[in-house]
Formats: sequence, structure tokens, C-alpha cells
Amino acid sequence: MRISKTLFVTLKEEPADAEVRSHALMVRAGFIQQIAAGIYVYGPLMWRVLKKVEQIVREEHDKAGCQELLMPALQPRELWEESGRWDRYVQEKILYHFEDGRGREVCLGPTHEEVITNFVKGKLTSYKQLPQTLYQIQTKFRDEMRPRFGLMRGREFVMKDAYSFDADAEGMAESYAVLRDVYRSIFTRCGLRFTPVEADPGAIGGSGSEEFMVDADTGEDAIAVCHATGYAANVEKAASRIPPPPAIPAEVPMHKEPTPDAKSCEDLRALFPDLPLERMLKTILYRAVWTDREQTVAVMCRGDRELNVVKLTNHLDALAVELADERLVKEATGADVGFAGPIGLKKDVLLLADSSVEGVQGFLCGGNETDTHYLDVWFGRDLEQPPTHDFGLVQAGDQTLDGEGTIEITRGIEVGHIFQLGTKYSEAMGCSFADENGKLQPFHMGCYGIGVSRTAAAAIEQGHDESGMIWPLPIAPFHAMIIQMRAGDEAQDALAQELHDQLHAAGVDVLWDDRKLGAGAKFKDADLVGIPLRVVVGRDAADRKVEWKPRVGGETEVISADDVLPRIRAALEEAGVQIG
RNA sequence: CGGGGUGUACCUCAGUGGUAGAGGGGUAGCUUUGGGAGCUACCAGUCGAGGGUUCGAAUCCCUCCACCCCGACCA
Repeated sequence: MRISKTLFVTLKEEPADAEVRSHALMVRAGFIQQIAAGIYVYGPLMWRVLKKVEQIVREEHDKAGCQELLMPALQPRELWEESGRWDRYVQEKILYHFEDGRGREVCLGPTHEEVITNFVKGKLTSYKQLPQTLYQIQTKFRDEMRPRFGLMRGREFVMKDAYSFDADAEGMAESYAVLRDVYRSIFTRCGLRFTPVEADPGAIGGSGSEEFMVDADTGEDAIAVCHATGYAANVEKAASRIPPPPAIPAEVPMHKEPTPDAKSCEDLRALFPDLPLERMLKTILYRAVWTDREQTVAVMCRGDRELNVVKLTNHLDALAVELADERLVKEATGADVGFAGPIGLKKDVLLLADSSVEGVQGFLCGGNETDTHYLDVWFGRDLEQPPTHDFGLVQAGDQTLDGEGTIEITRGIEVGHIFQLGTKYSEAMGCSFADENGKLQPFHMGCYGIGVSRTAAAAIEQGHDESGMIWPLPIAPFHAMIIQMRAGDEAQDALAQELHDQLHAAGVDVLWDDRKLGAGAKFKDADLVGIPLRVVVGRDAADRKVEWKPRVGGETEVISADDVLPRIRAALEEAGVQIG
């Protein structure tokens, strides 16, 4: 393809509103254009990338026996009432929903468990048909509170979603394992470095889930990994061995101390330098919301540890749990923010504690009175120890649960998430099959998602330098680029044309820069769009000599024009890319 | 949803009460030709929207909207 005949428009200047590299580079290179917050046009080059990712996704799913279909983006409210998710998704303001012309309520699908379950109902009717996995690649709609980072978190994005149907939990686990392998193959074939991690299933529900994280410092997700044991989990889910409780001090009666303006553990350390952080117990107030009620929840936690709202939300089985605002804190404690404690809380506040408080005695805690804390507080003597549970956030340096290794915190971009749903949707929506005895049983389902557009962005996040993008060969918009130095030079025109035609005929995706531009501009553009294999047709064209100039990792080399195709073939083969 | 910021040409931005600007970009010409070359001419804006103050508003005031950032939240 000749650049002069394509929509190839690059910008010299960085877009002002792009925070992450992938976003800035995609805009500069003309891959995407923003239409509104979190809504983008995918330009021709971007679309080529997306199609390549989609193709890899398709091939790997099909190879594993999955079947592709296409479901509607527009979905009726009734379906979502059946699964019981309408309220939660509306509450979380993630669902685009509106009335149609006749007053019927519909939504734009953020995910498709309801539709797929409804679709197989009456079609998958016998155990003899199982297992089956169906998938689609489609645009999803989610009204993200804060879309950001370009394609990383959009309100409309391309997603592959798959759903498995099995007769029982064992079957579901097998289908899940198959898909997990499919996912590994997909991201490996895309040329990405990634880490599969244990995850929290969130609003989707179900028992087990794993996320596939592309390793990148700019990722939105923090993950806890241990190289010694191989443990890897999203910090939302991760558990670790809590450092042992502090030594128990001599028993003295509880006493109240004035602590003016000491609202944090740090402030308190300045006041009581001899008291270890481990013997300061924080009490954090939250507002938990369910469909039909809400409650203030106070959670105690050791001063050297942090709380994990996701674990708390799951424990409470709440729709949402958020930090209490100033007003609510005052209402529950009677004090300003920073002085909450377990003693003397308002009666309707639910008091819980993180496991880290177990075994702590003689501690400091808030006095529920502005500028006041209690010291030398003992569980059992001064108050009952509240029910404890693991609500803790894993920290770098923690021991793994088995004590065999040390956890470190890294960052990643979530490009895939797989779930074992169990019978949540099949039961809620009355979707069942006949087993060997002719008895009706609900399906055991799994669901599996890949953010296709996010995967493309993650590839740039992982592969770029100061000059531009560096695409992995399997998902690059073009495999190879011919950079012709002087358009109009007879020898160069002829050789570039010959090479272009030869490569094209061989099935190589080749982009030919035939523009009448200075050499500098062409090299800058070539670096920016990051096509991995490059050939410069220049001053030696008359001798059928060209320069082999890969985007990265190779010295420029003068080679015969006849060696170009073999070289490209070799590079493609090495990257596992089939052509022709 | 709370806090902060920004809206002026296709892009990046300057312009604090008196004729709407620069650079990039595009077009034409000349020159140049291996890492975003030079010169000349031209193209390009309801100054986010509405209201107010003023002889006069991009500029001051009010309301709204959009976008970006931080937080909260989030497959």
C-alpha cells in the first residue's frame, strides 16, 4: 500500500491531553481520534491492528472448539431483571439505559451473560450436547465514571466475550482450564509479556477468576507477585501472611489522652514515639449500600496495615462500600474525622476488624471525641474484640501465606479476565438441560473476556521508545515498510515498486512511503508508527541494493534487493506469523 | 460524585478592555534532497454556549456545557 494514496496523517506535536504514552503516540500517529470522553474513532492503521488481534483471538478460540456468534448490543430491561443485575448496574451508573420511542426501557450491553443465557435456553437441552463454548467480538458500552488514558479505559470499546456451558462444576472447571490455555496462547502470539493473576470476580459474580495482566509500570492495576513461589494475584484479591503481632506490654488501665490535631498514625507517632505502629489500631468508617438499605460500618486495622475495600464489600455482600464522608463520620462517632475508635460508637454502626488486630493488646485507638485517643486498651478487658476477617491489603515485603516467599507489588494492564460463574445466571434465568436421568439441571457456566482495543493499547504501552511505537510483528498494522528516499528518482521508483509488488504478492503486509518528502520526515514518521521490518530504497537503488533497517534491535545493513523477501519471511517465521 | 485545571485556526499555543495572532499544517511556486530544510504568496477562527457590565469584551461578572488531571469508584 502506498502512503501517498492512504489516510496517513501524523502530528509533530504531542496532544496536550494525553497522559500515557500509548494514548499520545496513537493520537500523534493518527491511529485514533477522540470524539468525546472515552469515545474514539479507530483510524485505518488502528483498525488493521485491531483486526490482527481479533484474528489471533478467533484462531485460538476456534482451535479450542469454541463457536463464534454475534449478539445484539441493544438489550431489553426485562432480561436484566431476570438475572437481577439491572439495579446493581444502574446503581453503579455503569449502564447506558434509556427508553425507546414506545417507553420500553433498554440498555446498551456492557456484557452479555443475560443474552447468551437466554439464547441457549431451549437450544442446549440435553447433557449430550455439552460442553459448549460460544464467543463474540463486539463493541461494549460502559459508562465509566472516569474514562481515561486513551483506549485503556473507554466508554465504548471492542471486546471478545465467551461463555461456556457445562453439566456440572467439574465440567465447568475443565472448560475454564481450556480457555485459560487459549488466553495464554493468544497473548503469547500477540507478542506481549503478561502475568496471569488470581482476581476478584466483582460485579460479574461467581466462584473463581483470573486476570491476564500485561506487564507495564503505567498499568492501572497493582498486582502482588512472588517469584519464589509463583504466586500472583490482583491486590484486590491477594492475601499474605500478616507480620506477627507486637509484644504485649505490661498491663495498665486504659486511659484517655488529649491528642490535638493528631488525625493519622504519623501524627500520633510524633506524640507517642515509644508506641510502635503495630499497637495503634485505626478505625475506618465506611458506608455500605445494599439494594434495600445502607449501613455505617467501622473496621479496625493495625496501624502498619491498610484495608482493602473489595474484601470488605465481598464480606458484606454489599452493592457498594465507600469511605464515609465527614458528615457520616461525625454522626457515627460524634467526633471530627481522625478520632474514630471502637469504644462508644453509635449503636447502629457495625463494628468489624481486620485479622491484623488479632493478638494486639495495650493499644491506642480513637476516642470518638475530637482531639482524643484511648491508650493501653485491651481486648477482653476494655471491650470485646470485634469479629475479625481478612480485610487487609497486601503490602510489598509481606510473606506469602505459605511463608515460602516474599511478595512484591508490580503493575499491569488487565487485558483479559476469566470467571467460573457456576449456576448464578442459569438458575436466575431458568436455563437448564436434561441430565442422564432426564432430570432438569441448571448449567454451570463460565465467562471469559478480552479487551481487544485495550490489548492493542497495552502493546504500545509495553513497546515504545522516545521516537514512537514499536509493534510486535504479529499485531503490527503492517509487517514491513519500504522507505523510499527520493520519490521521482527513476531507479528508486522502479525498485520500490518491484519490491512492493513482490512482497504484496507473497502475502506480506507492506506499506510503501512513496511521498515526496525529505528523508528526515520519512524516518521520523517510520519511527513513530513503529512498523517492525523496514527497507530503505535509496542511493544504491540502481545497483539493486537496499538498506535493511529494522525498527529496533539491529544495525542498518546494505543488502541485495533479492534478499529482502527471504529476510522478511525469516522474521515472520521467527515471530510465528503465517502469511500467504 | 468531591477537588483542581483548561476551552482562541485542523494541531500546539500566545494574546488582561480598543482592527484576531504565532509556530506547525494545507495549497502554489522556486530552491533543496539520507533524520521533521529554506524563501515567497495564499488557505484557515460564530475566541466553548448563553446572559450581563461597558461607547467598546477573547479579555471583567454570572450561569451552563465540554474536555483533562487528582481522588472516590470501576470487567
